Amino acid sequence: MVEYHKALSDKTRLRILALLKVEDLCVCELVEILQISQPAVSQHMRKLKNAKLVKERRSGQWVFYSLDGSMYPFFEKVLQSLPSASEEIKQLKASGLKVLCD
Amino acid sequence: MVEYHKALSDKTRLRILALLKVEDLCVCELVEILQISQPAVSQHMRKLKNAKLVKERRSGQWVFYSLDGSMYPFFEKVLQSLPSASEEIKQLKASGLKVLCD
DNA sequence: ACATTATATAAGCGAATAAATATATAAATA
DNA sequence: TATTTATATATTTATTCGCTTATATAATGT
Repeated sequence: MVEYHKALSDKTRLRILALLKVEDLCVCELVEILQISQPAVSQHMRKLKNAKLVKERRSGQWVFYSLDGSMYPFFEKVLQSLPSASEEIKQLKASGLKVLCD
Repeated sequence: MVEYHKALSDKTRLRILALLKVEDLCVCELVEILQISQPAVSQHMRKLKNAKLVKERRSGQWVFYSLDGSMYPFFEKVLQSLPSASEEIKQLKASGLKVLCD
């Protein structure tokens, strides 16, 4: 319970979850959108993964992350209350940096 | 949203909320149950209050805290998933340290 | 007014956390 | 096999957090 809330008590991780609500993303796409270093993204994803809020799936050289959190009955409502990030995903696609292989 | 989750990402504060689910408590009662210093309890209560998860009410020399959190649609479910603390309250009463003035 | 009890705030210390830099692993491709 | 691209881990440093001790404020009672 503590680990779950720790995972969500960071601005960047809440933003990552809002982005994953739109669609699955790989690390390099998150680096592009969030404008932080790749190791920083990886460490955030590890925390979210340890808290069982995301799942990872490898596709070729990329690792895609998707929302999970099915074990927390309130997580769904938390996700709903996050602001929409569809605009940021749109900009990623417009910039031509969306990974297409998936 | 970050502040809300930070407030809940501590074992002691989750325990305090579980205790308040049973009934309103004042600081000195929490000190007795939790076996930590009075300033430590006050500091936890300030964080919970800043996150709008508890309300305070003065009654004579005591300050009683009660659950709030009405602005978070998921908080109710989080509370439900906390373990029952009624046994600890029962022990407090048995020890004669329950504040009765209220 | 003074002493007692309850609570809050401030300062300081050790532990946990976040982020950057450097390095390692893994897959794809020439 | 060597190189490039993507991701993970390790290390270091700076910040944050929780707790304690000390002090301040507030209410009660003598």
